[in-house]
Amino acid sequence: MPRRTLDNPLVPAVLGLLLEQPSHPYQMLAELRKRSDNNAAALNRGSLYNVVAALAEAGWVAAQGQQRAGNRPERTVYALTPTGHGELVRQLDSRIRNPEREFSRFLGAVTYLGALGPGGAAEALTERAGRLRERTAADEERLAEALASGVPRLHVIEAEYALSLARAELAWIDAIVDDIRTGALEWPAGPAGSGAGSGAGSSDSGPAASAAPAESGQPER
Amino acid sequence: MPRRTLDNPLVPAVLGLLLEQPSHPYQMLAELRKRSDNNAAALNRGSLYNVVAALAEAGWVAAQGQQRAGNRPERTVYALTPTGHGELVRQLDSRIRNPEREFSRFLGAVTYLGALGPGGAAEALTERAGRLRERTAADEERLAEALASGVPRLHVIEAEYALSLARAELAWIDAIVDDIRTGALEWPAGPAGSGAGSGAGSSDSGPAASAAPAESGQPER
DNA sequence: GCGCATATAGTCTATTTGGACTGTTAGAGT
DNA sequence: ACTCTAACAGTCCAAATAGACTATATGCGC
Repeated sequence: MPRRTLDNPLVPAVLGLLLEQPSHPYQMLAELRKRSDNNAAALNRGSLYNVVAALAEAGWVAAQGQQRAGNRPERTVYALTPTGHGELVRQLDSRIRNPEREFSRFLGAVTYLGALGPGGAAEALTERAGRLRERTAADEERLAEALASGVPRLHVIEAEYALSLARAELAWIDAIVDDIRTGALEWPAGPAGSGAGSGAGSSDSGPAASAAPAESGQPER
Repeated sequence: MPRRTLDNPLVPAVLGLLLEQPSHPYQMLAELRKRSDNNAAALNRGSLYNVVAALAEAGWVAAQGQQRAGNRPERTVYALTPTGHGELVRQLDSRIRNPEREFSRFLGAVTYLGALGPGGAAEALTERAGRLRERTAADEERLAEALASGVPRLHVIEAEYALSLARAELAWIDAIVDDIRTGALEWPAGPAGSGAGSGAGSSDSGPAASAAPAESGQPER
């Protein structure tokens, strides 16, 4: 029994999909998964059903009744209500108007970049740049293909946006790596800003500091 | 009784703080709040205590015993263990190396920009740009002041990074607004890519479509 | 024609989160 | 000296999430 999850990254995505055509949750999931890769929000079954239920409770979407095809488990098909359409517009508008501070794992990590030491930091950043460059190139290609095949540009602007940011990140990383290598970015030793080297971690050392920096392949999870 | 929240935006932040000096949760909270404004992660009491407990259970941090100053409620002071230091390095390294797709509310909204109609979209984007520009200018100033007052650049790179991205976003928004105004960005009518105007929302209309786009001041929450 | 892998659809529950609630104490105002 | 407020420090619980689990139905290989 959900209550009101009406502020949630999935909400605009669900409403947006229903704007195109009525659908049942499982189908939305599949559709969103397919479009994903930069699209919105981490996707999860439980969450989706939850959100849809909340949306239905709030009257933003309405069940159009059960269907059963072939004879799979019953699927409840939902459609956008006028209220829902209004709310979608309201939410989109609001989310666009107010820039919110967004936090990324990368931003969180960069904050403590110092702990890696100049060598370790440069190395890790360089690897990120490499991977990012590959991914970005692939995304660019996909975008170009989509446009070439007649998809209207409006329907892929989110990809354009993501690409812009990715390029900016790349440029930034390259610049920082350069500054580390040339010494333009100084590396104050030890923990805080205080010069006193109170503890752990020999003042800097070459590449990786103490503990081996993981298998550096997969994410840590 | 927490289990293992060891992958969590707060984790690097907490470990990073303890790298500077031992501290108790409430203090970390205050410190993180102060540094916030672009720093890492949404901050919340419950979550923080939870994370610290998990960290302690895992042996990444260790309680240094109770203290009571003046005579406030007891505060348990935690310090980073060698294991914790190693894990911090490992996590930072991993988060930097692997670029992950990050989802922002803005990205999610832009995906369905079409629903606002060209007028509504241009207007909303313009307002965002304005606010973003203000905020960015303020951030730039703060950054400059910090550097001028002797804070080592390494300790404010996350601000540099955030600024780079903000500037890129601004440039993108400006370009898109332009393309909308000049008509370079075409606006296919109706729901999906299908030309058929099946339903709600008169094909475009001026500024805001149906329902009034909120009090457009505060976030919707 | 029979079993097995996979796709379909959904439910259920253990972690996590956010934020309300509790209680203390130092300091400001009167 | 006495009350009142704001800062301090934490606990606790309802709401939300992620993802494991259930169950049927195709369709493929053998």
